[in-house]
Amino acid sequence: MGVTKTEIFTEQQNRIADLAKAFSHPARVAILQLLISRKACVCGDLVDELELAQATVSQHLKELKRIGIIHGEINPPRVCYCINPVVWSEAQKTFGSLLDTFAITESCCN
Amino acid sequence: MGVTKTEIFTEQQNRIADLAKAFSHPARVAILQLLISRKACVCGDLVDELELAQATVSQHLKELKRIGIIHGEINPPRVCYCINPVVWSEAQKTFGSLLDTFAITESCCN
DNA sequence: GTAGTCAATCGTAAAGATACGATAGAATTT
DNA sequence: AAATTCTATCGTATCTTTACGATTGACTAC
Repeated sequence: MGVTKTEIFTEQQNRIADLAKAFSHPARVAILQLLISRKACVCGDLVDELELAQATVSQHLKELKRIGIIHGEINPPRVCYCINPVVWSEAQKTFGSLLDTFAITESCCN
Repeated sequence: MGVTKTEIFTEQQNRIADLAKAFSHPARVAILQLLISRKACVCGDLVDELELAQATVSQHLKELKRIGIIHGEINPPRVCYCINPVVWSEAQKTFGSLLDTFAITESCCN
C-alpha cells in the first residue's frame, strides 16, 4: 500500500501527526527557525541560507503552508513568509498537553 | 534524489526532526497514547486496539525504538513496551524550547 | 519432543517524500 | 515593450514509508 489509513484514527491523532510533520524534516526545522529569528523571511533569502535548491525550498514552504504553520504574503516581486501565530500556539498546546500526559515518575510496565 | 541531505543541517535540527518523526504518523501517536494510558503495552494488545496488521504495528514499534522514545522488554512469550522516560523528557524540553522561541506578540514581517 | 503462542523479520507492492533542473507566471524596472 | 527579478510549478529520478501476507525464531505448555 504505502498509504496511511487515516480513517481508522481520530481527528486529534491525525492532526497531531500533521503538526509533527512540520518539524519532521531538518530543512523545515531550519526554515521555521530562520523565520523566527528573522534572519530571513523572503524565499530567496532562505535559499541563500540553506544549501538547497530554490525548487526544494519552495516545496518545503508549500508543505508548511498546507499544515498552516506559516503564511506567505506576496510583496512583489518577493514573497514574505512568516509564522502563523494561531497555528503555532495550537502546536504549543497540542504538544504541550500530549507530552504532559506522561508523568516521568510512572514506572515501566512489568 | 529522494534522500535527505542530513549533512547540511545541525545536529540539533536533525535530532528535532527525528523526535518529531515519532509523532508524525497517527499510528505512532496512537501507540504512544496507548502506552501512556496503559490500555496496552504488549504488542498483541496494540494490534487488537489498532486496526492494523501485526507486521505493521511491529514496524512502527521498531521505528519508535530506533528514535529511542520507547523501549521493549522481553517477557516471554510476550514483549512489553513502555515509554523511555529519558527520551520523553528530552522531547518535552526540545519541543518546549523550540515552540517557546516564537512569541505570539511578534508581528509578521511586512 | 510436539504443539501452540507471540513477535520480529522477509519479501513485496504501492504511494509518498526529497531533491533538482527547467520552465512558466507575475510584477517591477528600464 | 523588453529585460529583469523572484517564486511557483512541472517533470523526473531516486529513496523512503506504509502496509500486509508469509515465514522464522523463541519460548511456553502439554
